[in-house]
Amino acid sequence: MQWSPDSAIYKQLADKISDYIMQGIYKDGDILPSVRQISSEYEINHITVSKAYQTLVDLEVIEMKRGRGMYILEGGTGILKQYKKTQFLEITLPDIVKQMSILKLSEQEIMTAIQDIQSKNHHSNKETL
Amino acid sequence: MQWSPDSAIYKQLADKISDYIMQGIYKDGDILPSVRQISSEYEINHITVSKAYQTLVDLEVIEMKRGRGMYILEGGTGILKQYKKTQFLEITLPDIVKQMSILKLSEQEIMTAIQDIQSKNHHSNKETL
DNA sequence: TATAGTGTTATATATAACCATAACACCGGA
DNA sequence: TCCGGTGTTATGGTTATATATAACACTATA
Repeated sequence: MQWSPDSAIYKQLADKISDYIMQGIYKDGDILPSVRQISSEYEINHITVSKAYQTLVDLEVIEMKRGRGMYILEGGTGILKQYKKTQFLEITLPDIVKQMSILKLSEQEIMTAIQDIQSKNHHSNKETL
Repeated sequence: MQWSPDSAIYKQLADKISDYIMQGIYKDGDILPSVRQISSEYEINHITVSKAYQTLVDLEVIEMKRGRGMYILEGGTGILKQYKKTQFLEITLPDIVKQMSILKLSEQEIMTAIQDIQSKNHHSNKETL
C-alpha cells in the first residue's frame, strides 16, 4: 500500500474509507474493519488508523463503539456524500479550473486525457462504465 | 494572506510563485522578489520562503544568486510548464475523474459549476476571458 | 470465568514544518 | 570603505504527524 508523501496518512485513509462508503461497499448500519485489522493490513500504527476514523466520527458519518467496533450511522452515507460533493464543487473544482486556465490546456487535450483515463478504468473495472 | 492547513506553506508558496511565472508576470532572466520581501509581505519566516524557492531551484526553474537575489533561468518557464502540465495530466486529472465517478456528479452539474466559477473570474479579472 | 476481539490510553521517540532571532557572507553602488 | 540590500547559516523552541510498545477497558461468546 503506497501513501502519497503530500498528505498525512490518516487523511488519505479517511478518504479511502469514505470512497468505500460512497461506493456502497459499506452501508448505513454496517460495521467497518477494526482498527487492528486496518493497522495490520496496511502496516500502519493503530493510532493513525484511529485518527482517520475520528475524522469521520467528527463528521457524524460513523460512530465508535468501544469493545464492538466502528459502525456507519443511519444517514451517515448521505452526510458524507453531501460533504464530499460540497467540497468538490466549492474547493476542488475551482482550483482545477484555475490550473487549467494557467496551463492553457486545450479542451481537446483534456478530453483526450479523460478518455484515456476512463478507458484504463473500463479495462480494469468492468462495472465502472 | 491565508494558507490552507492541508498543505505545507512552503509548497503553497512555491505553487503561487509558479503560477506567476507561468502567467508571464515574471519571465526568463527576470529577478524574483527577495526572500525578505516575501517574508515581510506574507508575514512568514524567511526560512520558509527559502524553502519554497529551493523547490524551484531543484526543478532548475530558477537560480539563487547570493547577495543578488533569485533569477529565473533561461528556459526555466518552459521547464516549469512542462512539469506542471505533466503533473496535472498524470496525477491531478485521474484523481479528479475518480472523484467525479464516485460522487456520481452529472455533466450538467459540473458544467454549471464550471460556468459559475468562470463567470466569477470573468467578473474580477477583465483579461481572463 | 476465560478467551478473543474490540477501541482507548499512556509513554517515549523521531521527523517534518514552522517559527523568532541573530549573525555571517556576498553583492553593488555611492 | 561604508551602506543597504541580497541569500545563508545557526540556535532554540513549538506543533503536527507517525511510530513502537504496552496495557487498560469494554464486548460477546463459549
